[in-house]
Amino acid sequence: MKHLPKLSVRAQPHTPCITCPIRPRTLFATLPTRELSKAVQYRLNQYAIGAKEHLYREGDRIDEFYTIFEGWMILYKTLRDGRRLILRFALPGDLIGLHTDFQASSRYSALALTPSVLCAFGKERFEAMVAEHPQIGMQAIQLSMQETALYQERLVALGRKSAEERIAHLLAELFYRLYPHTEPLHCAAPFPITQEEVADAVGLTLVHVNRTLRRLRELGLIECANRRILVQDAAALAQLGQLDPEYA
Amino acid sequence: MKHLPKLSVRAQPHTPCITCPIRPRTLFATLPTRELSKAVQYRLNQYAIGAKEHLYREGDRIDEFYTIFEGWMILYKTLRDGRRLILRFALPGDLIGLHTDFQASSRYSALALTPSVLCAFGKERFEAMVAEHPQIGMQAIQLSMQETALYQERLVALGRKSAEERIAHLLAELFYRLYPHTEPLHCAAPFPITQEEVADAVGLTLVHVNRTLRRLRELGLIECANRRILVQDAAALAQLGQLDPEYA
DNA sequence: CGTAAAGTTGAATTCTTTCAAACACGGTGG
DNA sequence: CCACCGTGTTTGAAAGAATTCAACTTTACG
Repeated sequence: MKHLPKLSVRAQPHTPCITCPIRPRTLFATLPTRELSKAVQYRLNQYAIGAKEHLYREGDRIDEFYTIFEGWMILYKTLRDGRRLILRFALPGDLIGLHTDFQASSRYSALALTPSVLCAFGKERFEAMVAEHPQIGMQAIQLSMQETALYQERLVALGRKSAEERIAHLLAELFYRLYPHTEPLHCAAPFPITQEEVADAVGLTLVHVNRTLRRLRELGLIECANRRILVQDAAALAQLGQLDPEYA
Repeated sequence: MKHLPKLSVRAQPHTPCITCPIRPRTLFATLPTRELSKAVQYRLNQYAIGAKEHLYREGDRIDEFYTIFEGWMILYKTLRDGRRLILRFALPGDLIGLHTDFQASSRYSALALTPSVLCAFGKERFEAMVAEHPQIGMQAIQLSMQETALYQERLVALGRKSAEERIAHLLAELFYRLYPHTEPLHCAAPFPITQEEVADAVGLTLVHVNRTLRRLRELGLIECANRRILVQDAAALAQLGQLDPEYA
C-alpha cells in the first residue's frame, strides 16, 4: 500500500467485486462463469476510501488498477494556476487507473466524492491475464473504446455547446450511466455532486453554473434539494443537451 | 467498398503499410518480424483518397479499420445546427475507425485534409488476430489508452484554457506528434490546416482564431505563409499552452 | 483573368467571468 | 437545545472574453 498513502484497508466485504451487481462494466463480463474463479485470483485487494480522500494524485506511480464497487469518484487534472477540469465521473462498475504506459505515472488525480469501495488488480499481471484469457483483452479494448466515446462526446460539449446545453448534457449522461433503463424512472437518487464540481466538469464558472441550474430548475428539468441535484426529466435534458441517444 | 462511397482504390504501393516508416503507431509494432508476414494477411486493402473526401461519415457502418499511411485527416462530429467539432487530427501512422461496438455505426466522420493513403483491416478478423497474437491485443489497448490520454489533454484545454493557450496547445501537440524528437528542429513542414479547422478543433470562432494567431505571429512563435501555419518555436508554444511535456 | 476559398479587420453584441456580499444548511460543541 | 462555523448556494453589478455581423483583402487555381 506504500504508493497509496491515505488509503485505509478494511475487511473484505462478502460480495466479491467481480459480481458487482450495478452494471457489469468490468473486465470479466464476457468470461464464462466457470473461469471466473480463476480470474478472481488476479484481484489484489479491496479498499475502502472516505469521501474527499484521494485514491492517487497526478504524478503518482500506481501499480494497480481498480474497479469501483461502490461510491462516486472524479478523475481530474489541474493546471499550474489551479484551474481544475474534471475528466470524468467514475461510477460503480467503472474501471479506473489503467494508463497508457504501465510504468508511467498517472496524469490525473482520482478523488472520492463519497465513501467508496474499490477492487484492486495488479498491473504487472495484466499482460499475463490477457495472454491467458484473450476475452479479457477484448473486453479491455471494448471498455477503453467506450471511455473514448465518452470523452469524444464531452469534447464536443465543451467545444461547441452553450452553458445550458453542457450542463444538461452532463446531467443526462450521468443519469443514463446510472440508470441505463429505457422506461421512465421515478425513483432516481440525487447526485452527490456540488455545483462547483459541475462547473469543473463542464468548463464554466461556479457562478454561471448556478445561474444556469436555476433556469433548468425553472424549466422543471431538475430539482435542487438540500445540496443535491435531482434529475426530474432526463429525456428533456438529453434533448436540450443534444446528447447522442445511444447510451444504453 | 459499398460502405465507402467516395473511395477510390488504386494499385498497391510497393511498401506495405505495416512498415510505415513515419512512426510505428500500428498494431504490429511489438510483433517479432518473423510473425509480421502472418499479420499482413489480416490486411484487407489499401486505399487512396483525395483531399476533402470523406472516408466515412457519422452514422456509416464500416467493417474495416485503418492505419494512415500518408496524409492528414480529421475526425469530427456535427451538432444538429451545423456546429462542428474536430475530435482529433489523424496523422500518418495513426489508427482510426476501431469503434466501441464492432457492429455499431460510427459516431463521427472521417475526412481527408490532404490526399491520403490508408491501409485497411477487416474488423471481423480482429478478434481472431487478438486470440492468435495477444501482443496485438496489448498493443491495441496501448494505442487506445494513448488516444484516451490525448482526449484528456484536449478536454482540459477546451474546458479551462484561454483562446491563446488552446491554440498554442494544439499547434504544439501537432508538432510533437509529427516530430517526436528532442533536439530543436529547423526543418518543420507547415501544417496543411486552415484557420477554420483550428477553430473547430479548439472550440472557438474562426474570427477569434484569426486574431489570436496574429498575436502568436507577433510573438514570433508561428508564421503564416501562404495559407499554411508554420510552427517556429514549438517549445514556447508548449509552454504557453501548458502542454504536458510527455509527448515523446 | 476571373472566381471561389481563405484570411483579415472593425464595431456592436452577447455570453461568461470576476468581484463582492449575503444566505442557507448541516454539523459541532457548549 | 441553541449559537456558531464552515461549506456550499444565491444574487447583483461591472468587467472581460469571445461571438456575431459585415465588409474587404488576399491567394490559389482553373
